[in-house]
Amino acid sequence: MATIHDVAREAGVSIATVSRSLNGQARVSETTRQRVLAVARALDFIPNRAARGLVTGRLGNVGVLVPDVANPFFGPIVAGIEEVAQARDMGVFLADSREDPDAELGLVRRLGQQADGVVLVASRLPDATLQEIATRTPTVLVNRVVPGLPAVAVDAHQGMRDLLTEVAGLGHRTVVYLDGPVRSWSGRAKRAGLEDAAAGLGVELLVRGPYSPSYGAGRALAAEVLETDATAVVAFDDLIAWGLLTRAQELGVRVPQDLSVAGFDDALEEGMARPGLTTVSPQGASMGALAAQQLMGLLDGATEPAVEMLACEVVVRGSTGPAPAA
Amino acid sequence: MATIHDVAREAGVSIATVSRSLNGQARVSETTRQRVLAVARALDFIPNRAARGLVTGRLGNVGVLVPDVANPFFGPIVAGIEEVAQARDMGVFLADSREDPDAELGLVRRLGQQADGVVLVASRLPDATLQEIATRTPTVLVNRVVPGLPAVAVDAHQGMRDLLTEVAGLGHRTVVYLDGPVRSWSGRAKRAGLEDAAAGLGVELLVRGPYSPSYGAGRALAAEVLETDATAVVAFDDLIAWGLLTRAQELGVRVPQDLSVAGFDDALEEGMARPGLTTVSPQGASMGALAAQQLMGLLDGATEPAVEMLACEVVVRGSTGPAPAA
DNA sequence: ATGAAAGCGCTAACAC
DNA sequence: GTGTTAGCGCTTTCAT
Repeated sequence: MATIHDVAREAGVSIATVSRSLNGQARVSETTRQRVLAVARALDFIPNRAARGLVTGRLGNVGVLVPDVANPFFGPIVAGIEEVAQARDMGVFLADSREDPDAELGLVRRLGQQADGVVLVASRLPDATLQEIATRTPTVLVNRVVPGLPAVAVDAHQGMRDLLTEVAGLGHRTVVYLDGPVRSWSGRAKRAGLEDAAAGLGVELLVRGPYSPSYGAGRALAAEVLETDATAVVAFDDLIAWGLLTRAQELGVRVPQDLSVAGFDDALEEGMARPGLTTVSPQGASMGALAAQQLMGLLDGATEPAVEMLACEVVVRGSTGPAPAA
Repeated sequence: MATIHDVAREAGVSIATVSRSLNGQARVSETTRQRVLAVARALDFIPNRAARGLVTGRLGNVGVLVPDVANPFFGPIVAGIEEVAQARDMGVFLADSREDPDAELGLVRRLGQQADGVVLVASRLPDATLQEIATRTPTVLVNRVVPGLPAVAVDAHQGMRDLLTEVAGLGHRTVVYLDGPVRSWSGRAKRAGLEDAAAGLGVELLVRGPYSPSYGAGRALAAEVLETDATAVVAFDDLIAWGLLTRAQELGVRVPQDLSVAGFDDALEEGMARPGLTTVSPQGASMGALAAQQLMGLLDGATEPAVEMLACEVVVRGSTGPAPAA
């Protein structure tokens, strides 16, 4: 592993000149710079980022933490962050808390050390912990809102209100809500949205859960849900809805004739769920990109931290239909 | 951010004693250690890993690179690595090359700087590049075999041979193979396995592709495949097979009556594909865990680098059936 | 325009 | 058992 000293020796200059040539900032004669660059390339010199970080305080990385990388909802978010980071020649480190808040804290600490800032997606940590983390390393939240911290979140309250309005319009009077992780901020917003709407719509809302936001969980809870006299089911996310949907069908339930099913996130591709899953889709730009941009702003000390609430829209597909005659 | 100096001052000892107390290795009186630890906790001191790494040469991280985090095949692999790493109190950094070899090289370099070793999953980089990387940072390959480098891989050649034998046994005489990424090592093994088997079985093998290993790609290529007179389709992976399956059904094809479909990896959960997808399932322990263990061995200078080839088994489900009468 | 030198936070000899 | 000190590889004043 070539170091800056090797390059300096080989090029016949001081290490300071090598550093300057590489970083471009300061005044170095064009001739020297070219020579240094050539030597660096010849030696296949890669500056040690840890050493650099030690002095500059900048590592050139952004850390991203998600509860579950396998969840398709998070893929586009991570991709959006990566895109923004790449444009600034920064690397992205991804950590997966596997929905475990204890693990999450450790991972965030670690991430914070190797990264200049972190994007915490759907964090399950307590407000106070998050606020404390933010004092140590620049932090942007996604799908989580905590007083004082910058965030990008879907307006799940509005989304669920609209969704239930749609479902009620189809004549459903008893609806089950399959709740997600206890510590999920968006889960609370979703439930609140549903409860608010249910009151006004004359809908009886049965809340079940918490469940883990996965396809498998959806399948596992299907039997139990079918024992209620609900004619429609709304789930915390598309994965749970999808699992429930397939399992219910296997149990002989017709969707949407016997039961209407809806999810949240619009995370499934066409044809995965059949019939297509009615869901709530976040509008506009990628949450990941927005969050990353906020983070870059924080790092530059440029922008004011803000909470961006993204509107969302109900997408009606085949999994919802008129309530059965009863 | 408290440093080791703050702790030393506060505890009334030298920084060396703080370091020793924290790392546990050397002899420190129990009394001092406790006092130092208490102060450290009080100050919420977190040792700077970059600084430590600069002197020890160890960062306490392992880097993992996958072509696509969203691909369900890679989830369990990453989970296996994480488990082994966690047991050694090491962190895992995950990078996603998005199937782009150019991006991959940059990411690997970066990973290599922040990690003590890397696990490269299904790398698309040339042999020579991989060998060179391995000289710089300890490297273990997953689903890729390169002379001289440690690896864990599925015996895709055998798997595909067995799968085609199964399919031929059902009477299929013309089979399409939907190939994966050009640079995929396992893709070459799969094709070779199929071609070898086809000759002996009297099966005509039509190769199509390369395609990206995704559900969407499978859907997109369905129409084209249906124009061939093949009665069975074998895909590079389950995702392609699944996409093809759903799209073909939408186009009015009955599976398996009109067309048999099979994948590879056994990556789908029950009920996702309907009928269940016949596939090839890797046997035994997690490839991720095995790879991580090899990496730990390398780091300790303990084990000999080895190439572990994992056997796999055909899992017959509803998506394959007897060839149509013609 | 370039070099010398002082650290960034930490560990690992080496003294005592 | 504990302190002193020399760096790890790099950036960044401050001189020149």
